[in-house]
Amino acid sequence: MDFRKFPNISVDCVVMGLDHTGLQLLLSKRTLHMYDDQYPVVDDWVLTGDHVFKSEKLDEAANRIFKLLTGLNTSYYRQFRAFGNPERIKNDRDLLWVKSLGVDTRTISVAYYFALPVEQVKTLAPHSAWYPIQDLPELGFDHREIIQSALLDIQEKVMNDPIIFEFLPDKFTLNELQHAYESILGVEIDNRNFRKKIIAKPYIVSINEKRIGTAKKPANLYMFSKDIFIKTSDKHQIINI
Amino acid sequence: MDFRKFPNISVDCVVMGLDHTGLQLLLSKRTLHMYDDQYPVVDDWVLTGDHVFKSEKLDEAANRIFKLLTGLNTSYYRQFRAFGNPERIKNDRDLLWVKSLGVDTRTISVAYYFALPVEQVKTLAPHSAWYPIQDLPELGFDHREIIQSALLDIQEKVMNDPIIFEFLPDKFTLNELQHAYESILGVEIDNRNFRKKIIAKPYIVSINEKRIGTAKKPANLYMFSKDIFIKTSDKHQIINI
DNA sequence: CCTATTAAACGTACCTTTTACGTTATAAAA
DNA sequence: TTTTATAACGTAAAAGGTACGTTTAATAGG
Repeated sequence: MDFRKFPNISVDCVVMGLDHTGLQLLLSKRTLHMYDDQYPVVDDWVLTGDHVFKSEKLDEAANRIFKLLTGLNTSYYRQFRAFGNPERIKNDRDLLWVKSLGVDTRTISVAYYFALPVEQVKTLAPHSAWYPIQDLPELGFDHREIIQSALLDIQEKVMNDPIIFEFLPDKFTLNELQHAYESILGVEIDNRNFRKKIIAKPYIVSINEKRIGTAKKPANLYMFSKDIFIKTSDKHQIINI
Repeated sequence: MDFRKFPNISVDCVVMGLDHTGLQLLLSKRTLHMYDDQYPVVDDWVLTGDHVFKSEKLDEAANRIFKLLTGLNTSYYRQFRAFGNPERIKNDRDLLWVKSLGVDTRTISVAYYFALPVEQVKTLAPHSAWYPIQDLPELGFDHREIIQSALLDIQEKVMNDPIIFEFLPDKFTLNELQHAYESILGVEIDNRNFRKKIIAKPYIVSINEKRIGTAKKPANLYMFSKDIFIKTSDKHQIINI
């Protein structure tokens, strides 16, 4: 294993988590002191990333970063874009930061996103925190653009593939599923029609349990069966324009 | 402008063309002679690609390659994946080839595809040729995997976005549109239902012209109006699972 | 000139899904 | 026991998809 890093190839991870308040992103605090300990020259937030080892795959680099950040080995993930414009790293803070790391100022970053329920992350890495996607802090590099691109990509995936379940625990209520769609797609859905549509799917399996601990009528729990989904998806009706 | 190239960052272009026989790919012949002029040590086909200039954007590199290949300045294109496994370049032919170019054996390749009608390419670059996607020649590197990945991505795009029209001339018949869908998605479509569905779209505009020079009844020509599409697409019906 | 041929174009009945709502059930809290 | 809010069920109309049969119009060949 060659642990030297490429100075010009990095991986950035957009870790997307869902909880009852909506879609959250897991960000890392970036702080750099030069002159004194009180006023850092760099003090903002970034997507968690790292340069790629000489002997690891891109996917492996992404999962290594994800594990350092969340302590988790597995989650749904997808490489969605590479960012490599020459002026990606141009403002003073970013240049100072890059020089302090000893890597190149022209770096190609391969971007991944990860999708999971926020509650699944038990041990957060130091200097990292969840932020609601509608209320992000000051971000370094072109990371706001990368986040926007990740959001568009996962929205498209959520609309056409059974990816929404990656954001939910194994057992979920119909309303939790609806709120997941509403948070991620940014739409409102009629609850009665939504239930009807979802219950009709063979791969949404009702289990004999209720969501307890709520103030009102307990809701039935359901599970998503990937096996049944694969076996029953004809994917007719393929032209949706 | 800095014309030095990154030795470890390249761009590969999957140029997809459609004609009446189906989907075609534009490939480049790769030949390397070492010992004599008769038996080349490398003699196969590859996707057209190049290493990225130090001062150009990834998109610019892709379009530079596309222009060299086809003579065209514009076409629909999309960056769909980066390929960067350490063992991407491992067999003897690929290693010989890479060494002859003086670039690194571990290279991250950012892959783009382009979509256009075959007829639009008037001047083909030397040592390049169209190949039907079902009948590709021997390919170098991991280019068969890149092509497969490009095909899956564009199929998904064709199903959910008005991308099919990129493969057709401005004016097309309904049957040409149907055959485009059938070639790219690999499905059979009922002609009568297809016509009904397409004609009902406000952005498919009937023009008062016929496709002439055919042996049978001349077909009416239609155009796709991007303006009308954008203005009329509610994109309701967003959950397609 | 007439007929055969075939792509192009039109039509219809039926089924499924979506949409826009109104209504009922149930558990906990007041 | 009543109130309250979520959960769950229901219905009619509209829209869209499916599976076919039929008609039209141009050329080619006798």
